[in-house]
Amino acid sequence: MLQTQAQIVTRFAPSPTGYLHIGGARTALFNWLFARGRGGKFLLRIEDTDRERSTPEATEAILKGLRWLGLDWDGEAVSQFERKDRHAAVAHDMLARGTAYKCFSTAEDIAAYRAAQEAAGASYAVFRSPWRDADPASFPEAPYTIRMKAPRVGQTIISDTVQGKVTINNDQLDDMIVLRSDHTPTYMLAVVVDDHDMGVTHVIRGDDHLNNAARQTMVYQAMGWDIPVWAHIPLIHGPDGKKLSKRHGATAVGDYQAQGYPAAGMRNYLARLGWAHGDAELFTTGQALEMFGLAGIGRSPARLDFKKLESTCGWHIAHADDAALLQETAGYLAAADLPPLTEAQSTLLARALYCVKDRAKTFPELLEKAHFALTSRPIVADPAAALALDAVSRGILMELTPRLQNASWTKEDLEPILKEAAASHGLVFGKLAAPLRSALAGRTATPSVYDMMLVIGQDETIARLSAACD
RNA sequence: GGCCCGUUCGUCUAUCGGUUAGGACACCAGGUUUUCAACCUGGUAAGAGGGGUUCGACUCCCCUACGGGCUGCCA
Repeated sequence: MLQTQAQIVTRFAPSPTGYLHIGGARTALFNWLFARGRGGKFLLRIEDTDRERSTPEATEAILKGLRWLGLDWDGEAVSQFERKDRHAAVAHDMLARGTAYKCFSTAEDIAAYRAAQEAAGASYAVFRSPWRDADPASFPEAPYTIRMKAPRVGQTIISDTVQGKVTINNDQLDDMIVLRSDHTPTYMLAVVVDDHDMGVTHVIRGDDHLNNAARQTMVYQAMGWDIPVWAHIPLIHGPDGKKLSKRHGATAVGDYQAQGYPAAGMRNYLARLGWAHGDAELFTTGQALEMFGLAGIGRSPARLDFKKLESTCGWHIAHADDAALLQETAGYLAAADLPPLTEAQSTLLARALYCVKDRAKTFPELLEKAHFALTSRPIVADPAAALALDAVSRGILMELTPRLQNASWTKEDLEPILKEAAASHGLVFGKLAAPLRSALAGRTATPSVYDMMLVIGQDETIARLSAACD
């Protein structure tokens, strides 16, 4: 096997300030697909340098979301905060190289600077630190930040796989702070150092970072490090085209699990949001791994469409392996904080799957369709179903019941018995099916009566029919 | 305000200068059917607007409009 190409390394780097939202999940999926599909590594880094907003609960929620989606990462999740000494060392290295400088300006100084600029007519001004070229002899005994000594003329060009060549004029960029006055690193520094140290070759992330890529490029250059391949993907918007927020309802991946969407369906749907491979719409994760590539990523933001998500999920439930479906149903119930199925119910559900799995788009729907199998006597008919159980129907059911005693309980055997029962009363089969449905399930919408009888079995069928005739 | 990015059916998208602009979801109609689904067949529906370049633009360039992002000692 020829291995001339260096191994691909991608990463997902969420900040633990909340749950894993759907946009982050897609970013993680793209990184995962790209790395896993090419024998590369997919790493996870928690960007927890903001101590005020980062919480262990959020980290746990993110890991949980990724696990549910089946996006496994290589090695341990890296805590960015724990690497702060390394980041600080790099900041000082930059100082030594002359690509960074100590800045003694305070937050008040900066605010005053901006106010003065605005008063002078500028609508907005990037801060120009007076300490950039100051004589070290003039340095006060005071806290300082370390700022990047960014070039003020010329341009920085980002070669982005998705966005193409993006040129930013350097006068747009300020001397960003890389080390805060409390000696903790900022994101701009930490992200570059970590990506470099972790050997990340491809940075696939939201295009809200596109401008940041220019500033980060300067850090790479200042340190003489190789710049990774950039791939800035468009954000996901809500159904109304606005930036995704809580206002749009479910934005946390945990919500989707609790609502009963299968993980495979989520992966499929999310993969198609902003990425396409010809007309491929429905595919397994294995197929996605083979097809996925950066070239298929689009440049415009996508909106969430729950109908399509449902449709996609329906296909995945219908095509899922029964054992996996059973297991994921249990996972759904736990996530939704619902009581688990009893062992008997699980067995019945397993037997019912063949006639309900291609009718359900979500797990609650699957359970609803399998209600006839999961419920137990007494069967209480809902109002609409009760109408079908009139005196005449009950009479027919009563005649029918003894004949079922000797049936061999296959569809082939049952069919003539039911057909004949209907015919002997001059009824089309449909007229008999309605009361049967009512007696067996208590509902008007169910799987076929034959399927229900086969699933619940001979004894239970006869018991339900008898009960309905009392 | 400045800078950056984007704009094909309602939605997700295909198209990499020459197509009756294709597919999927949704929707509508029909079929199948013991109900509900599922399924099958068909249909409605799109290049934001304006200028160029070109024999020929959805595709390349410019302007406008609209949407989004960045502009923090947040990430």
